[in-house]
Order: sequence, then structure tokens, then C-alpha cells
Amino acid sequence: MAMQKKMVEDITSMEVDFAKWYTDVVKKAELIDYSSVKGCTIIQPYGCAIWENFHDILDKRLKETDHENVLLPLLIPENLLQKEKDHVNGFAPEVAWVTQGGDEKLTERLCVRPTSEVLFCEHYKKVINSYRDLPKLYNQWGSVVRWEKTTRPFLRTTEFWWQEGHTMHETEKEAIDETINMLDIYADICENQLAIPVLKGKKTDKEKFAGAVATYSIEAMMHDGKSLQSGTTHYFGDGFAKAFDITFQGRDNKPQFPCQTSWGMSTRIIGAIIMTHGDNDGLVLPPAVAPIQVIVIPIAQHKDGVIDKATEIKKRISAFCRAKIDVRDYSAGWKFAEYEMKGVPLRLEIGPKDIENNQCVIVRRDNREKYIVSLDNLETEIPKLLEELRKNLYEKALQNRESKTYSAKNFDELCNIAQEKNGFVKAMWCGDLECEMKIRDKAGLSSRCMPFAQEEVSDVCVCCGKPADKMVVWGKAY
RNA sequence: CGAGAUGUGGCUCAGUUUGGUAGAGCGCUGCGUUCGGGACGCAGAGGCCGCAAGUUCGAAUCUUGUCAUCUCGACCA
Repeated sequence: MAMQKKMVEDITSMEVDFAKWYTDVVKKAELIDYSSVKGCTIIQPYGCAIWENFHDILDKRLKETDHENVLLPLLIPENLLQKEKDHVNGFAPEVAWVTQGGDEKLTERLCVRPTSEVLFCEHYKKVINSYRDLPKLYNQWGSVVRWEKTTRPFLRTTEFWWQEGHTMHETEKEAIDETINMLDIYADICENQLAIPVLKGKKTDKEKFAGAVATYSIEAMMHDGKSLQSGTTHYFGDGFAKAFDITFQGRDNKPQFPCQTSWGMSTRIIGAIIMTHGDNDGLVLPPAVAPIQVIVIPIAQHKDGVIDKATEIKKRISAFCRAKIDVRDYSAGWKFAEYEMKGVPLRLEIGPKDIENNQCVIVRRDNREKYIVSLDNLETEIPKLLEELRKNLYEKALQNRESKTYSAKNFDELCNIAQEKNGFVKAMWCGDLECEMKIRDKAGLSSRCMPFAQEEVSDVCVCCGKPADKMVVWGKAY
């Protein structure tokens, strides 16, 4: 009997070690490679293609809502960064500095942008003069650098790619609406395209962005019950505008400060996709961002006409989906495993018997269900299956979240849940930082957000017992 | 940043205790046989042993430093 040889492509199963499973998937699916600088990763073609698909989806939504893309510098002079106190204090520990140009020491050091608020402010000061210049709805696609102590592929890297929207508005209401509308767009893309259910809510003061009046986020639950902040929007009021002396002449002919927002989603979302949908065979990609939606695999491809027929089918379905054909000289089984690892939503097998019967076999990645489909029906069946797969991914993710969501009325309950389970805990909070800190230190949970969809778990704070009317979702986070 | 672990062909690792001139499996290349769930045979190619300094006649192996990766913790818009 032949010895079963060790498969180098083996992926650690999630139940054994979720963290290792994650890095195995990231590496084996060839999403990223490490560079020689700590926390800096190379996003490989397959990972990059996922990001590009995400980029296209979001960019389209931004343009539909009148946002314009710009490109700002990578470097920020120190004095500029210093202008807004809270902001600089928040970011100081994690900025990288350029101190030398060629052989010459710089008279003023330059920071590599950790985010671009101050750059946008400097520019907005110049281009905003009248209420007629507002709103300004700018967005930038680019990368930023944050010198993190602990890094993990996609989830927290030293350099990461993202979009950062920075907008200026005439009124407070308009700016607040912008932060909420953007959060809605983020949530909509997550849920309807990426099949990731999210909680929309407001961050506590402790968790909010340095310099913001309010921060909102969408929180997604990963397969292991941990939370991943997957998109954020900030309302700044006129704090930055004052610090940077940005004024415009109002409708009343008087100088006024505009109100500002910023918001971003990053390559971290790829981590969310992996940890929401992936399984022990590797990635499972939602069709909207899958670089390959249908992989065509010719069976017994050495036989006459098989490759021709498969190529013809690939060309035909390319009209309505991202399709690829693999005619490499690997066994069919090898290819099956390969594309399952890469999370390709649908596999289309076509062999001599199929050709004879004018049919093919389509297999779904999410549940391995096999369908025998007439070649006459590909145009209707493939989109239908892709959509069913998306729905199923969403349902499974939602079910996972719901099965790992608990509620606690008092501190003991909260601690017990935190001790025994991984997941979200709904509990009331009085609003005091002290209670939030105690919950972090004693229960090991941080506040994820105060969901817009509030529920009254009880009427007193889970920590101090004083009257409370805010429900907070607590959890462990990436 | 604290504690621990690791770094040897593309990948997974052995070799380090006791210093003596580098190994295996997989992958890769070529040819042939296979081909509906990770096929097989034969023949090949491929390694400044993370980097730097030191000890030594001699270092993958010992010493020091440094960089990176992983795990846990602290930190983390």
C-alpha cells in the first residue's frame, strides 16, 4: 500500500490553532509575502486582485456620491503635524520620521503620514474661501505608515493601503450626515458584496480617533468570536478647522469655520474576509471580490476536443463573470484542491462524458454541492449560483455572530462570559471611563461600539450598578 | 515594549548538546506513462546555514550584537 505522503500545502485546522490557520491561509493562498522590514508585507497578485476588486466597488460608490479623488504627499513636516494637540498626541508613538535627505540632515524632520488629516487641512485652508466652495468631498487611495509594536498580515501592518475620505462642510448637520452616510455605504458593501454582517455604532470616547468629536465604526465578528473594526468614520466638528485657521465667508457674509469628517477602510478588510468565510481547506471568497469567480477545469484534457470545448465555455462565460481556465498538466484532483484553497466560488468541470451530454458539473466552494448543468443554461445558472453562494456566506456569518452574542446584566455575568466564551457581550454602561477601564482590566473586554440598534438589556450599568441607558457591545478585538 | 520560541535550497524540517567543510521529503526542470478528488517512474538543477563581529588551524554548530517571523501580554485612529 502506498504511503500517504505529507502534503506541504496542509493548512492547520482552525479548531487546533486559529492564529496559525490564519497565517497558513494567507501564505498558502499566496495573498502576501513578508518583506525584510518589520510588519511590511508584499501584497501578491492574488491578494492585490482582491483589493483591486474592493477598490473598484467602493470607488464607484464614492463617485456616485460626488466624492473626488486626490493624491497628497507622503511626508508631513513636524510643525504641521503638531498643530492639533489631541491628534499629534494620539499618533506620536507610532509615526516614522525622515531626518535626512541624501547626506544632509534636515532642519525640520518629516513624518511619514500615519493618516492625512493635517495635509488635507493645509490644502483646504487654501481652497476654501466661501460657502460656495463647500462641501469639499475629497478621497485619497494610498498607503500610510504606523509603527505598530505587533503586526499581523492585513490586520495590522506597518504600512497598509486604504482609502481616506476627508470632507469639509458648511454646517454641523451636513458633516454629521456625511459620517453616517459613509458608514452606511461601508456597511452596505460589507453586507451585500462581501457577505460580512456588521454592527454599526458609535465608539466610546476612549476608543475614538485622536482629535475627533465622534467616531463611528462597523464591527464584524470573525469566526473565532473576536471583533474586527472593519471601517471607521469620524466627525471632527470644527476642531481642526480652528487649529488650522480654515475659514470661509458664510451666507451671512461673516467668517465661519467649516465642519470636517474623515473616514477609511483598508486592506484589513481582506483579513475580515479570510476570517469570516474561510474554512479548513483555505479561503472562501465572496464573488464580488473573488479574482476568479469560476474556474474551468477540463477533465481528461489530453483527449480530443476537451480543451477546445473548455476554452470555448471559458470565453463564453467571461461575458458575465470573471472566469479562468487551467490547462496545466496537473491532475484534476490537484487542481480542485488548489482552487478550493484559493477560495474560488465556483468550479466548472467539463470532460468527455459531459461534452457528450451537452452538460458540465459545477461545484460550489461554500458547501461542495455539485450541480449538473446543461451547457444551454450557463448564462442563467452561474449568476444564480454565485448569488446563492453569497447569500449563504452571509447567513453562515450571521449565524456565527448570533450564536456567539451574549448579554450580561451584572459584572459577574460579564466576567463569566468573558472567561468562558469568545464573542460579543451586550451590556449596559453608565458612560464612565472608570467602568470601561475596569471592564477591560478585570474582564478583558474592550468596548467595540454602542450600536445604533440599541436594546435595553437592563437599566443599570453592568459595572457600577448606577442607572445606565447606553447598550455597549463588548468583546475581544484584533 | 515585556516574556517565550524560531531563522539551514522555493516549502516543511533534520543536523547544533560533543566545532571537521551540508542532508531528507515535498516542490521545481526534462522525458515517458497517467488523467472524473492533491498520480507514477527515470534523470537533473538548486544552499554566502538571517546578517555582522568575535573565539578557533577550522564555525550551520561556541560567544556577542543585530534584523526578521510566530505565540502570549502591554499598546493600538
